[in-house]
Amino acid sequence: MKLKPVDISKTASASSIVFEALRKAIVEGDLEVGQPLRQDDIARMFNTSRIPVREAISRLEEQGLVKTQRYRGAVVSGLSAEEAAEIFDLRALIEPEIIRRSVPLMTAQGLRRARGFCEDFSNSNDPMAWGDLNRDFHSELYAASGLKYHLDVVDNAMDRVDRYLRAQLVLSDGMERANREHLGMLEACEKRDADLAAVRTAEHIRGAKDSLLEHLNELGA
Amino acid sequence: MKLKPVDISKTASASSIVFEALRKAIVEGDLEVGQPLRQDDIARMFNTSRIPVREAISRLEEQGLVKTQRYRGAVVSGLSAEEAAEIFDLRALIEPEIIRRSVPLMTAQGLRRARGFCEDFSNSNDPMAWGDLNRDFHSELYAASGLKYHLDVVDNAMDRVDRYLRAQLVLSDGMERANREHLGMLEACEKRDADLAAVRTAEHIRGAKDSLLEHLNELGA
DNA sequence: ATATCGCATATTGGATCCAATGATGAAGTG
DNA sequence: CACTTCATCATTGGATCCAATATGCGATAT
Repeated sequence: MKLKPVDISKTASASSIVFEALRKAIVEGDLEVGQPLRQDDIARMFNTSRIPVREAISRLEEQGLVKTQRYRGAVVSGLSAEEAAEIFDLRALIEPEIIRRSVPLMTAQGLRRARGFCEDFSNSNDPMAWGDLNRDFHSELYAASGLKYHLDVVDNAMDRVDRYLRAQLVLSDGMERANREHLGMLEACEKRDADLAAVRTAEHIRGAKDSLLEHLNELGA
Repeated sequence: MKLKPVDISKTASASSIVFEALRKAIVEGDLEVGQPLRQDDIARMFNTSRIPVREAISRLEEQGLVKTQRYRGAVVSGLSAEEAAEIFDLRALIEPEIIRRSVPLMTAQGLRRARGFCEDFSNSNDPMAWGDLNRDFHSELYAASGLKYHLDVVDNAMDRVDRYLRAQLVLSDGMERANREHLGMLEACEKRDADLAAVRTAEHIRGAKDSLLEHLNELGA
């Protein structure tokens, strides 16, 4: 008898499913900033009651993705230019350090996967996929560090600016430059030059920040 | 007619009250690591139903303060030595940058308040108060930066290691050295030397980390 | 004696119901 | 016509109830 072992205790609860779905929708910009989240509507969409929905919303609020006012409900929270800039600053502080500590631990497989994401990224013509591949690439490079807490913090930071990042990739030469900078980061990692990888990561993030801030007015945030 | 304006929309809901109470109890170590959180018991303690309790627990999990398993409930989560070390590393990365950007914006009042916390800290003989005053001092120095997102991240990091920090302050010369280093940080701020303040903050945090790790075995984590 | 099965109990996840509050709009008043 | 008032409705927060799962103990078979 051969059965693939599945940890049933980790099967998702209704509230987790709702949480993940809402998180994804907010992060990717499918839900507009300021849009109210009606518990009843969401509950109907997922064929469940409002209880799991409320739990999901309270978790989203804890992550800063929505803002709720008592008896008035939750709305998708956006970012001012200053707040977005601050989050990029934090990323520019943390991510270089993560990659510095990651480089010595990277495996050949990991580097291959990263290169794969990088190539997919540059070959893809689907703007919707860019955001995902961009994150996959970054995550792959950081994963070897084993710095779980750092990665959590970065994940939340990425979540908050993700929708703006996507918009920025589409604008002007965002995509082209991101790809060039990714190759630079990857090259440094392959050369096992941790400091260079860190420097290039910092430049990459600061570049994205500057480019985003230039366009944030046009994006109307 | 003079009435102090109170924003009623911000009055706490039951779930917020439970959340804050549990958070405080966990952070300060009143609830032991691994201890299960029974929804019924907590609901009775707060004279409420399990609904707000469940919301509070799900928020605590989102903050990483508890771990839940489906149908098995939540337990207070602890840290391995490696995890604690990682969190201190992150603090040592972020907090110096915060204080560097805070120093030019600090007001005389802010510096006075910081000095007040520092003095209270050194004068207090109550180990239970040390943890609070330590945090008050750090928060005061960071507040002027206006870096809300950075402060959120640091707050969560502090929450996670708070109980270990408190234990470490009590041990050996932890308290004495913390006080000496606080004075050094404060002095740098008063001299408006942002770089020096940053360096001293980094040293302070790394020192706390090293001291903590030395004793973590004795603390049995 | 030990291991396994099965039932009773404890506990959590979710559904439904009720209460409290905010929004909306129509009617009345100056 | 603008402004207030008040009733109605929509929506959220919380309580109670039910279902699903885990845990613990005792009976039973080997």
